[in-house]
Amino acid sequence: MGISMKVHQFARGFWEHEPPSLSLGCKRLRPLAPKLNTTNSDSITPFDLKSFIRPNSGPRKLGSDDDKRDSTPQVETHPGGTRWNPTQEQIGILEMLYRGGMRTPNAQQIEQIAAQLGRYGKIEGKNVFYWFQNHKARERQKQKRDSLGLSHSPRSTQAASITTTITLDSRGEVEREGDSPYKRKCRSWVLESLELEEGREGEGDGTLELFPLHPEGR
Amino acid sequence: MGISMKVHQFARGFWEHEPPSLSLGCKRLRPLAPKLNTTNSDSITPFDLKSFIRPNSGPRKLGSDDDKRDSTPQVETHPGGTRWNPTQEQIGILEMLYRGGMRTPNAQQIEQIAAQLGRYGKIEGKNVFYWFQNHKARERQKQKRDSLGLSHSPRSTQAASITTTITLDSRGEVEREGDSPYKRKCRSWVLESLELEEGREGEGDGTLELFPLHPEGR
DNA sequence: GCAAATTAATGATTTATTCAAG
DNA sequence: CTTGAATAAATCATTAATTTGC
Repeated sequence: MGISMKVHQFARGFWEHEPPSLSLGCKRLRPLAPKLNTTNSDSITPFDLKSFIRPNSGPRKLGSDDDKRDSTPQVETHPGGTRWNPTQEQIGILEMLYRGGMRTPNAQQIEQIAAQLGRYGKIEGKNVFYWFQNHKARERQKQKRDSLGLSHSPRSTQAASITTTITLDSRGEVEREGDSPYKRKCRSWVLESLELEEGREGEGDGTLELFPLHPEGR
Repeated sequence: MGISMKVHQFARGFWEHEPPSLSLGCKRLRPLAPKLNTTNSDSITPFDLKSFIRPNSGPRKLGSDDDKRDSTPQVETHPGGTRWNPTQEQIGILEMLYRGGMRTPNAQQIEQIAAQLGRYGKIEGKNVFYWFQNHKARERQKQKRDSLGLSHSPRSTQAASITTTITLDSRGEVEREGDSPYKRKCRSWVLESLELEEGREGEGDGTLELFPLHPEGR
């Protein structure tokens, strides 16, 4: 298969750094972390997909050197844990903000919210981001379900008053949950939360495989 | 017009003297809540949103039409930036990587790719991220269209061979791991790309509007 | 009463759509 | 029209809560 090629073939010294330490990619070591093509170095075929594709050579999950647990199939335990587990306070605040009208906070706001929520427990900006995304989506679903299941019952909801208040806040745009003709605001997201230190690298030699591949498929 | 309500207005009385358990408890039905090993529930600091609030000198967004872009987190428009305009080299490399099998690079990889591509022109990590997202999606569409359109005249055999080859590395078929539990790789995303102006921010006392409005709904 | 098995929620990712710059 | 950017919908995966069998 001619396709793959070593990166350096194209770009000389492009990614001269190391590939390993994937575990790093996952801050929280999630138990299972399949892939890890590190085993490559196979030789000829640069890129060797086999290594990606289910590296059967080593059922060794998590090739990373990190061997903290492994033999103890215990519940994750301690550090870092896995996913964010919000405290009541955090949730309360987030809901307050949500009810207040916040739906898609921008980066700056997320930063601040996270910073504040951090007082109640570990949290990162992305958690806040995801929370809003999920909450918004799920409220929407719920509402849809309810509207179907129940005839439109007059929703007096005091939320209305709040809404009103908030409505004032910016250029009268506040969409009221579903009537806005989809106006998009540009919000830039996407980025890393884990601190990738770009510092390192530099010495690699250039054979690094940059193709980790991830059969995410579905 | 603007005004924008201040969070603390809500917060007042909400958090200052109220045990979160009350209103919070009812809201989010996290099925019961045992946790709380932290036990700090009593010591909760009142979340002082004021700290978030930045000296918004910027009620600017509202009244004057003069600025829609600059400091407001509204439409992106970074300072002097429009959108990323990839150079030939950048695209060439990205495509190479794509063909090589890369579909969803993780944060670390993105950083590195961006760093390298930066040699050919301005670029940010998010551009790389988006590029892969879009390219992947569009290749998929194209393929779908073609498969339909070509069904009539299946004369291209070479497509088959290519497919075979490619099947190994890119296209969505890659995952073959029948037995591998395949856990999702941990990809951490979400973060700011635009530089949140860490600049000002510090004086925090003003009142950042936490409810910026975001008409994005649909 | 407790711990494995089940179920309900919900955090985290990926995919599909949509918008708009050029 | 092409495609960078962004959001929403759909999924996946993991943990909390509940149920069940002893």
